[in-house]
Amino acid sequence: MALKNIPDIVVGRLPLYLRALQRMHDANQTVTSSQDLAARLGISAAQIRKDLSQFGEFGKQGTGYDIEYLMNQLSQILKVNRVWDIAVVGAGDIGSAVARYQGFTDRGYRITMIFDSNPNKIGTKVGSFVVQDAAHMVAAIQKAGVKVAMIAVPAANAQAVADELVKAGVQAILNYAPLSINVPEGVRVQHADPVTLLQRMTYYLD
Amino acid sequence: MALKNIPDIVVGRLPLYLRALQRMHDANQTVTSSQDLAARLGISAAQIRKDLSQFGEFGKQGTGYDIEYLMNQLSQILKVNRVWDIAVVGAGDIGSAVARYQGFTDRGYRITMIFDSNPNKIGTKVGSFVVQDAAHMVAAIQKAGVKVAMIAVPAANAQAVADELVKAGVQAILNYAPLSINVPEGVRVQHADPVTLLQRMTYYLD
DNA sequence: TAGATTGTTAATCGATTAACAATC
DNA sequence: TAGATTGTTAATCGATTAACAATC
Repeated sequence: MALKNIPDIVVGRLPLYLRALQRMHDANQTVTSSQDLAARLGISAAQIRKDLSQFGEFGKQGTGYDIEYLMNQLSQILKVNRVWDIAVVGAGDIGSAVARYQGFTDRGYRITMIFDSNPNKIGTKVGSFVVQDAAHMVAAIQKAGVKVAMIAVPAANAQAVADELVKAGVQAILNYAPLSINVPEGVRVQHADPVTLLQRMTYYLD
Repeated sequence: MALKNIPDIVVGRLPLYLRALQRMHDANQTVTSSQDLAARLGISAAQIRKDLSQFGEFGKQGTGYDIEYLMNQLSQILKVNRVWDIAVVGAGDIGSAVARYQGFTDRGYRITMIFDSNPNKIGTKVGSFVVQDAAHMVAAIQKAGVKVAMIAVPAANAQAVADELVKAGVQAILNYAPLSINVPEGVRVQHADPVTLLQRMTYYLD
């Protein structure tokens, strides 16, 4: 499916398109246009058309895009027409919240395990999961073949956890810890530290 | 302080520099260089120097940057040499987690209020806060002069909440709801939906 | 058909990188 | 001094936009 070399910045916009289409679908809308999407997303219509055209011809001149069809195509492209299992590391406030979060359903993901190294937390329940001992993490992830993980441990431990996840075969890491983690070529990382997003905004305030 | 028109993409990297400096400072490192930062961040040394040079001359040829000094400068530029109060809307899993999160301390932010519209939640405690009735939100935010807020409500209510926050005078919104919200010119929004970050990674997996 | 909107091209705009003189 | 690293310039690279023929 991934034909040409698509710029990562384009890949990063596809989830926004898919999300907007899902909202339109929720509202029983059946067709949309690049202009309609543009108005909702604050992205130019030309850019949306250009981005989509990298992957195929999904629209019809004069009428635009069929929402269900485009959702299906984008889901396929983003590989979320299946369900990816996720391992969560860290059963603190953030780890517990994502483990209980209902928002992954129908968007391609499902939490299946949560780990912590604190003996007081191991064995307790978080949502519907029993917190497992981080000492068994690598083996458990390997055995289950999990490829996606979230790091929600303190900054001081995050790089060590990332190293273990890589060793266990994880290929995509969402990192909530407040530092940049380094991983080998071929492993993907996205940073989700809320403070960097806040700082990016307060720059503009007085 | 904001002299020239700095590209937003540059502004967005400053928090990453500040965060890396804080980690180095934690490790008792006192000086760094653009190369040292580059290796940790996966950003080129030339770009780091160029970004910083937009705001002043912070380094010394031959030796690099004094970490404490550069931290102070970046804190000032990002306006986090003060503490911004934050209102959280939504006392579900995500809202409760951020309200309890300890990671804002010393990075320029402090949660001061949390709202929900569910009568079963109003009056209960989340961390050290009592959940307030969302019906009084606009008045409470106005009275306190809060300028920064986080949205952690279901998608269906997020735009209405954003409209209220804007009415209350909020100028920066961190949005955890899974949709793009629209705000007037002059109000900043950052999106923190974890699923869009995950989808951006699974595209590359097989 | 007439109106609307796509997919795509070429032009513009902006961001990144390489290189190096200045200098600590 | 010699070595290292900055700040900055010019060149390169890449992304966005405007425009329009094609066509539903």
